[in-house]
Amino acid sequence: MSSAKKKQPAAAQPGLTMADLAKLAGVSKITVSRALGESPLVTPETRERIQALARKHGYKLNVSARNLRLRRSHTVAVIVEMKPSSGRTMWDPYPLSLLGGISQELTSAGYSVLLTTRHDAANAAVQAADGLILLGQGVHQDAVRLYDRMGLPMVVWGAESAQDSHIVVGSDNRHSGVSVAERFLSIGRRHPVFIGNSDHPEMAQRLHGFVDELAGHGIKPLLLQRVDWTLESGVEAVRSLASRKVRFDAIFACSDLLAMGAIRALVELGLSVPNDVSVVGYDDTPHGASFLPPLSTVRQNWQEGGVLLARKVLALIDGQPVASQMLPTSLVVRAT
Amino acid sequence: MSSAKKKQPAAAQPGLTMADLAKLAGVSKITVSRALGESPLVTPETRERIQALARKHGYKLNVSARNLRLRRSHTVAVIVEMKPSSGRTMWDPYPLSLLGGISQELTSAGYSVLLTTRHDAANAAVQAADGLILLGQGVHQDAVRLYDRMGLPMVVWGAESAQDSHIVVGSDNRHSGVSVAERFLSIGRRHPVFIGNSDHPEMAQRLHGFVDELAGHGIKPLLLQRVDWTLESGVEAVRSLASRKVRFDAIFACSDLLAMGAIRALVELGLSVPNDVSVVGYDDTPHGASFLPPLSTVRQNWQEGGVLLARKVLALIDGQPVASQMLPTSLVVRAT
DNA sequence: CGGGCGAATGATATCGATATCAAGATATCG
DNA sequence: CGATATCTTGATATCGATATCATTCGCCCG
Repeated sequence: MSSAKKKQPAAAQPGLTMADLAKLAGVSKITVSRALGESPLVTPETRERIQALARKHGYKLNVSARNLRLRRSHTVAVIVEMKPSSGRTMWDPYPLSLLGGISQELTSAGYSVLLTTRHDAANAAVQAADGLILLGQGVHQDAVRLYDRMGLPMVVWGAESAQDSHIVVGSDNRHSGVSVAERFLSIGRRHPVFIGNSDHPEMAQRLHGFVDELAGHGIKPLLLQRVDWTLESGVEAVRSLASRKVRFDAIFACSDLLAMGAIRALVELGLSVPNDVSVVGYDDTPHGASFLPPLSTVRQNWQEGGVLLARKVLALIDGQPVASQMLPTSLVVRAT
Repeated sequence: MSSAKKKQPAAAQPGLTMADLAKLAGVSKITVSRALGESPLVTPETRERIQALARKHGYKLNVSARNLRLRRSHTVAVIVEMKPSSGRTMWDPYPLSLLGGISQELTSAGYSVLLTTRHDAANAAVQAADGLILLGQGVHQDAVRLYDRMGLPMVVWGAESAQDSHIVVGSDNRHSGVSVAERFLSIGRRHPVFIGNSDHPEMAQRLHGFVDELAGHGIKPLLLQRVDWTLESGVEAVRSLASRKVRFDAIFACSDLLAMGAIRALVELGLSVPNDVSVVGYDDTPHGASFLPPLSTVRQNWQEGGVLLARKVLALIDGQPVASQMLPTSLVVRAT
């Protein structure tokens, strides 16, 4: 019987250690450590000499050893809620831009980005992280509490909520709603509709801003609750409006897809966009920009959001005081 | 003058060590290690007893310590080429699905996913990784060689190429081209056009399959070189065809956006899709599915690709023989 | 001139796990 | 019964870095 031998994992190259460098430089390990760590305890000359030596020999710090000694992992875990059940959310574009910003900022601070999905978050490596960043559409409170229990510095992307205490970074959804309302008012719209899902924290904020601003002008918008944010869902939303003979002249949709669906349905109904009905979407997707007519929408700055998320965790890890922060959004007015 | 004191980073909770567990269980550390590591060297009873104890006290393995001793990091670095210059590629949907598959597979194998962008890849943590996964549209050879020089087990997502030796996982782009050609032939098209970029390795493969299959039937398609894969680019492509009075009855576009742009331009020109011209896109994006008319396209299985990438690196790390592999794609025939 | 002070460097212990080799306990066999 | 093989467990060294305390040296000043 031939045995299915499990081959040994390839051991990493030995590589130079600080002890080796020390021997080469004729100093002790600890001096090498200090020289490479920019410690003021060594003279500039020896520091230079040792750093040059390290460069020359291609010395590489052993991260595990340092982390062990310092009792920190220099790692921030990013937990992405991917909802494998509904594959569609995987296509949502924003996490990548967020990740880009996060990665950029953490790496340049000497930290590593440990990527996990929610399901894997019990992982030993995650628990050893120095901090946590939580991404995901409308992360619910119970999920947040779950991670919170790990006792790690944590920052969450999403909507700020009064009753819980964790740090939140997100777009200023409330202000987005206000902006869209202002826009509708400025072009004389009197019967606006909001299409979205008020159970989704971020969308709820948009709704609040929208409603509040309109209320100041004695207008009460219609809320059209939608579970899906697909194009089809937008089509259905407008059809339902039409079948109920609702009077409306403006639509604020919570995603570009919803907005494009709405416009399609409007056109089918023989209505003109934007003459009869104004439509504003959300997210400024490339499809929206290329849509006919080019879609007006609200743009969020994902990249900057990622950077900010990273900065906040780092500050928390450093023991500095940190506050939640909402990023400004911008209303992109195109043809709808 | 008030000093801007830098606060100490919060040291991690002490937590239980194996030594503590050993004391609790009345055995030695090494026995604890063996018990938790499922070693056959301890009796099942003591193993059970110690594992129960560990669970009860919430013991957590110190990953740094283990990695230091084992001289491995139990980490695979994923390098994403994000091209921060052209922000648009950040919107590309596929990396997230790939990442999902990778994360799932690596995590369940006890590995961590270290996410970096190309710019950060010189990072110490990356160099300490046990393996490398390279993602990015049309990663060029020089980039690959750069990472290859790190001497780590490496797997690349993309198109297989004869002259270089690294392991590749990707979609079977060549076969995609063949499938689309077959489809066009089966519906009697005789003047097909290919819109894409032959400098892009994956698209080049599609082109080859497309050309070869058509050649078998005495047909030579027209190649329309495009640098951008945007909707506008698709529009322009078709306009240029029209202005040159080229005769064509089928279009294979290398992205859904290109395809949708092409269709828009065709409609403007008064041509009917699919009666006058058939169009097939690539990637099966949700927008394509909701497009009017619903777009025919080629679907890739990103998630599975991610899983496969992960499995291959793990096998390489394990010293097992590994071969490149191309995943089948499927032609989704809708209304175009 | 010598005590004291500060700057630069070093010796040693330590972080928490595992490999190695040794040793005690038990089983097997001539 | 004694010797050898086998099973289970333990003592110690080790991975590579840094914290702590000690030491050396030169310098200043009474």
